[in-house]
Amino acid sequence: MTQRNEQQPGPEQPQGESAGEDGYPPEVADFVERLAADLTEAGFPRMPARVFSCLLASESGSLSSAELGERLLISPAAVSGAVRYLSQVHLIARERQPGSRRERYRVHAEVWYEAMTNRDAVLNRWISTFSSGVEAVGPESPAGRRIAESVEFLTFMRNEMAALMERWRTTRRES
Amino acid sequence: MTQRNEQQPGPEQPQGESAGEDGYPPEVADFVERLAADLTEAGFPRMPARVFSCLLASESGSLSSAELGERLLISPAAVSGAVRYLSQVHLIARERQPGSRRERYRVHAEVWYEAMTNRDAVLNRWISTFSSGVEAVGPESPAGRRIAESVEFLTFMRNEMAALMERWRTTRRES
DNA sequence: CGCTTGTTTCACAAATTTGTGAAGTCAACG
DNA sequence: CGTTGACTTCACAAATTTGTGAAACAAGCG
Repeated sequence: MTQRNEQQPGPEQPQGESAGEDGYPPEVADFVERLAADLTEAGFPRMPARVFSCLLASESGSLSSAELGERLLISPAAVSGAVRYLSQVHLIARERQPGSRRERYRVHAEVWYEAMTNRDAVLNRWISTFSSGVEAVGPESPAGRRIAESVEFLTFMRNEMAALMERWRTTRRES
Repeated sequence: MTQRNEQQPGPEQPQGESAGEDGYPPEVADFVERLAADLTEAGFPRMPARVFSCLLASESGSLSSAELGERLLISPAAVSGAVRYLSQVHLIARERQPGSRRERYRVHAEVWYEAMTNRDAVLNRWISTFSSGVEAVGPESPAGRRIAESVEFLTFMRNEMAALMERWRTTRRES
């Protein structure tokens, strides 16, 4: 049987999306699923990964809940859960068009910058945990020195990453 | 200062093994669990996270399967699964002492360097996936440009991280 | 050689996670 | 104001993951 994706032939045309977007060709779907698989393997929850990938591969970078459900063949509830997760970790923004009930979800223009900023919060938490560990085992013990080195490494990383992201940003801007 | 190592002390049999095993005070157990929780939250499987944390907090940086089970109150099977995972991702090394059946699991001396090297492999995979995505959506489309930028970012990161790790290593060595 | 002990494997039970249908909520439109 | 349609929440079913006991396996030791 033909594996064409179900295009809901509703009376309302999905507007807001550029004209070429109406299709969702299999190659794109393949890419979306492959990327989602990579992300999932890295510890990302499945549905958020799929939704994120789908948004990234969309023309305008933003889709409505209905469009997402249509492309990914998932229920509105699944979309809802996924977008809630994604906006909590600041990977997407929700935007409401004034005269419409349709909410649109958009990948942040500087996704990577955002993602890295999130990591920064995690890093700080780890630094705190490791620091408490140094005290717990005693700073003068071998374990204490080992854990203290971890604190140093993480601090190093946090600082360098901040610098790195700044560098990326300016490089981007001038291109 | 007879801070006894995790070394098997002799023919004595550990009876009534509990969390309060000497050489493993509650503060340390707390740290281990807290760190494991942080790692788990970051997508790390639970048992590997606990085992890794426990090794990191141990005096010698290496423990036997029995010792791990004792400290973490888990079955040999759970230890086995966790250490297999950890050695697959190159976070620990297994070492066999010549005259003993006891295998010891050791956190790599340069854990962080190792961890980052792993990330490098993941990065490459992502770069490959994103690259295929550019073709899938068409390089000239907005989506194509968005995904191409991701490829650039990931490549940037891969290169910079390599440089960064080298810098960390030399900084370490000279201290 | 076989016993003894530490480790791995296997099958299964428990717990957690995932995704769905259906009811509920809210706001734009007639 | 009531209707309508888009999104959310809730309770539950399915699927996956986790960890265990028990049996199998291997290697030192008597």
